[in-house]
Amino acid sequence: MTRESLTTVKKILQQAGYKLTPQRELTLMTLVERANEHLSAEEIYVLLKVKNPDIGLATVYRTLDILTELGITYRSVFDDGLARYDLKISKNKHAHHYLLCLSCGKIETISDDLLLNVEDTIKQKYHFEVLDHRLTFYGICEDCQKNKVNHYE
Amino acid sequence: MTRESLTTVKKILQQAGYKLTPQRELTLMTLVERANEHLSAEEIYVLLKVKNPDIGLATVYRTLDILTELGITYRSVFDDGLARYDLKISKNKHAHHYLLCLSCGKIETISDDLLLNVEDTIKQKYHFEVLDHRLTFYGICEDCQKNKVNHYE
DNA sequence: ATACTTGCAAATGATTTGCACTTGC
DNA sequence: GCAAGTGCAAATCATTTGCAAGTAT
Repeated sequence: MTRESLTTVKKILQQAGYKLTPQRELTLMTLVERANEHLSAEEIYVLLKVKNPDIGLATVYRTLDILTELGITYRSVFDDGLARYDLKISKNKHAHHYLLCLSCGKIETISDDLLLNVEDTIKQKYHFEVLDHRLTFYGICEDCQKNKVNHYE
Repeated sequence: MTRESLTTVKKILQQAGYKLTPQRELTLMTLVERANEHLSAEEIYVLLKVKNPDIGLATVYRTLDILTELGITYRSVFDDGLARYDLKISKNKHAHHYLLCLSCGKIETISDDLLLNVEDTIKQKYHFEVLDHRLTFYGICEDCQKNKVNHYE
């Protein structure tokens, strides 16, 4: 998702019958600025609050619901039970691979599509039609290995 | 996890300094009976309630926390935000692969370890030390494909 | 003009916690 | 006997919803 495609996304919203309110524009802009940061609704709310103190948390939830429904964002629930939202990157439909560091908590996205062979196996062996996937690796990131500041063990 | 290993698990509990209460025994037995059903705390609570009406939901949560801390169960949060618990299958440490049907909601576990090559790639390319992983495929299961009862589309 | 949106506050649902009572070791 | 464990009710935290007032088209 590039800055240029913001206009496209706005059109998608309007064509689906949604109004283009300042709150929705601001949310989209913030998501573009903070791409790949896996922000929670609360975190997005705080960022929006800085730019427009009158925004409400419920509106943020409602906007993120719409964006997810329209396929503009992805919603992922990690093991802390919090939903996190990311812009869908149109060029790379299956980029839902995460490296979650058990020491510092950082969540990194990797864009390689590593599972094409695996999806074929699933289809053949289980006759399951794969539409999407989510893959998370739990471990220790490079920084924490170097720093030996491992809060996990 | 087999029925025989129940005794082993009880020993692990006790060696960790936890008392072997009827509530904890009953929870373990139920988890063995219902292996691979991805039960939520609430669902487990209902099952236990049948056998012992005096059990409390908070105790179920506390027991599941302990079991997860000791590595006896796994805790997975799917996109509905509910935590679900499964016995760890010692013979197959990396069996966290799920097929989640978007039509009927069924969650199937597959035991193949499909990601050994992928984990090697992660280590080499990102210098990330992989300790565990979770992989979920979203799609349409065989039954729903046959029945054409697809509530998703 | 009016149907869609908003912010707020109250409701919900899963999970956690405080506490007085009970029990395994 | 006593620290650890329990059930219950109240508290918490993320998310949702009802509603009167506001706004994009």
